[in-house]
Amino acid sequence: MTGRPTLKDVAQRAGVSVTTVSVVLNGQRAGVRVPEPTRERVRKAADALGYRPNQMARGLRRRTSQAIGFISDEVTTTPFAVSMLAAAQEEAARNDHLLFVVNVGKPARPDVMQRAMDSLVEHQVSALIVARMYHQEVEPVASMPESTVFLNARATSGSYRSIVPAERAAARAAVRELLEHGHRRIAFLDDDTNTIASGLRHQGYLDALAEYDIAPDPRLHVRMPSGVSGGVRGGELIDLPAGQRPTAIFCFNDRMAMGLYRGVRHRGLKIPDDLSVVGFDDQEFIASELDPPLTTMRLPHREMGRLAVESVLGLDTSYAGWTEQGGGEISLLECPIVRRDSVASPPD
Amino acid sequence: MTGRPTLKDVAQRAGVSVTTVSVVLNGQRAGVRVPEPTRERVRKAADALGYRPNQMARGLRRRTSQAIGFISDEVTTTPFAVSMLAAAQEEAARNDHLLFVVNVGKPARPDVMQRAMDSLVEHQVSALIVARMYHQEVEPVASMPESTVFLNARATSGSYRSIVPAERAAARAAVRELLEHGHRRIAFLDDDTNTIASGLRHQGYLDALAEYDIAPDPRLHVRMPSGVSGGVRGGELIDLPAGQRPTAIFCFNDRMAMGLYRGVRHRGLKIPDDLSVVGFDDQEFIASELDPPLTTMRLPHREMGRLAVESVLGLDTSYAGWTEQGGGEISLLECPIVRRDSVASPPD
DNA sequence: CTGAAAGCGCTTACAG
DNA sequence: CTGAAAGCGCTTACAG
Repeated sequence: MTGRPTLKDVAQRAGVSVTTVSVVLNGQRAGVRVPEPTRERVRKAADALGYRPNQMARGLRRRTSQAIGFISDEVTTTPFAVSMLAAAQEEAARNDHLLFVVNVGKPARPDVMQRAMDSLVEHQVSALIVARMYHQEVEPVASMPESTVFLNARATSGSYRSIVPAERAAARAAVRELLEHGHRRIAFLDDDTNTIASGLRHQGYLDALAEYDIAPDPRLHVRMPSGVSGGVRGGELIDLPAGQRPTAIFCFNDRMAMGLYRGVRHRGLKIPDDLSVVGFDDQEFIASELDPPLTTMRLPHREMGRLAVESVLGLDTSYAGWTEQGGGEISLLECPIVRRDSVASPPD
Repeated sequence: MTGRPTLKDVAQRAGVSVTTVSVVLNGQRAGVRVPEPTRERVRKAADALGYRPNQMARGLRRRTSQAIGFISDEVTTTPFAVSMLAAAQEEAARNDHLLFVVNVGKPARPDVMQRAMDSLVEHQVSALIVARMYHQEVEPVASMPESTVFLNARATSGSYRSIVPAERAAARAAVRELLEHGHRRIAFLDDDTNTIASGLRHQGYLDALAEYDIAPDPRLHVRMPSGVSGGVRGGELIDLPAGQRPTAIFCFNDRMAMGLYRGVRHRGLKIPDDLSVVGFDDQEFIASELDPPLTTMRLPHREMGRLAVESVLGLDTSYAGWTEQGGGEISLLECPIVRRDSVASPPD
């Protein structure tokens, strides 16, 4: 009577054994049939008592918790990627699982990762997801379960599954969008760190150019810090002499595009009339709110989060596509283009 | 040998009983002393085996999990508030707890809330935090534990604790900042829904005016949708005839300020020379990135998240200040002003 | 100082 | 069709 009611309390009230209660409450069990009247009695008793199974007891016995561990580097500095978390949680809930989330800080120190993992393992999580807010490589820590999935991250060793955006294809599509509008001098305002995303997007940029037989002009590939101020400085691209000046700029991300808008405005030019711009991320509160609204590539955070859970739960049906890579498998998720008003034909 | 090592395995290897292992591994127990050599032997065995306690078994026995449930409405649509979650998780980790997070969608339906709570309770969480991404009132669901804390939300009944930003005081400070710069015609560009934040910030606005003996001019209080486009429309305030036009505008949030900047620019005016602006939220990637950077009131999300965990864990030392309210208690956290470059003296 | 035993709340062969 | 019993991996009086 002190705490919450247990199976035994329900059994007593229904006048049956705990075995029967357990069987009834857990649905049919192979070969075991309980007649409807008994079932009814049990259900009534459970309801009356407000019985809720103790998942720790159940988990102990079944040797599995209905919980998934979600380790991420940092949830706060890059708010737009949290939809991975939200989607993962929703998918977990849909499958009667709960999500333990733990942040390990940025950059993630291996010992902190290790501790987080140990703690999760002690709590008997049935699966682990290791997420990063920015696409990057991560070194698996010792004794990480085989079933662990890396989200928005690629495992550098082991035979794990990794889920990442199809950066290269997306960058190619972004630049192709510009090409199709008639642009031929297209700059890439790149991030100045050697992130995996930067390399891949640059590749995609080159791919698209090659497709149109355009020789890349090194002056049109500039690297700046990936924030608004870097974007403002990217405005210098416009100061190039007439024939060399780009008519369109593909930005590494939306924040740089936001800065670039400023640089363009300060020079008295207009987007998209004088210059077309394509961003990357479709960052909330930014891309759609710029003036004019920014055409950009959407990072499929929700799809990625959902796929991670489907994968660790052995469900993955929604976005098939795993390909071998290193010892493991990788899934590249498409980044759809979001067309808004920052792209037009080049001025003549 | 199949699964992970248990206490029994450690006991065997160390040549002692499980009782001894348990006592050693859990630190001193009152009245029980194990001689150092034995302790040493046990620790060695545990290390060698890579023993990790099974928290489900421990929890079952101790009748407490080391887990806290964090229920929030939506984590994705309002990315800036996720630092509440991050801070809560960090504080939980600091106290050897894990955080279960579950989203219940927005607006949160009572039945979904109920299910989330049930699931968390089944998992034997030792405490519950109910968070909202925007400050609002929430109806506790039936049988919610007494110790539940409402975060960025006020419980409408019961004797719960609620943690919210000190909106009114913050709005007052925001307007006072303008007053101190010499402004006397100050508008409030308000949200057009009847949220609790809107009401409170309006109060604070009136408080500050009253402090300077300024009669509020109803034409200077306008309500618009709380996004960028609402902010743009707020620019109409500037179209008021000369003597009635405000020299400064206090915005309900940073996104409206972002829109207002646009409205001001389109009219060929400059901030802060022609108009001073103060925002609210200190939203990441917005406030500091506007041109000029926006002076605004910072919502203390991290402090709130941390306090919530401290409170449910019975620790709260860091931000004392609970006051009675209704049947429960409330803690109002200060929103510090973040001075940037959008405030100057009024033009003459 | 150390261990045998009971018990946390379940599930699951197994027997009747 | 139904129940007694064992056991999941711990902790904690209690006895020796």
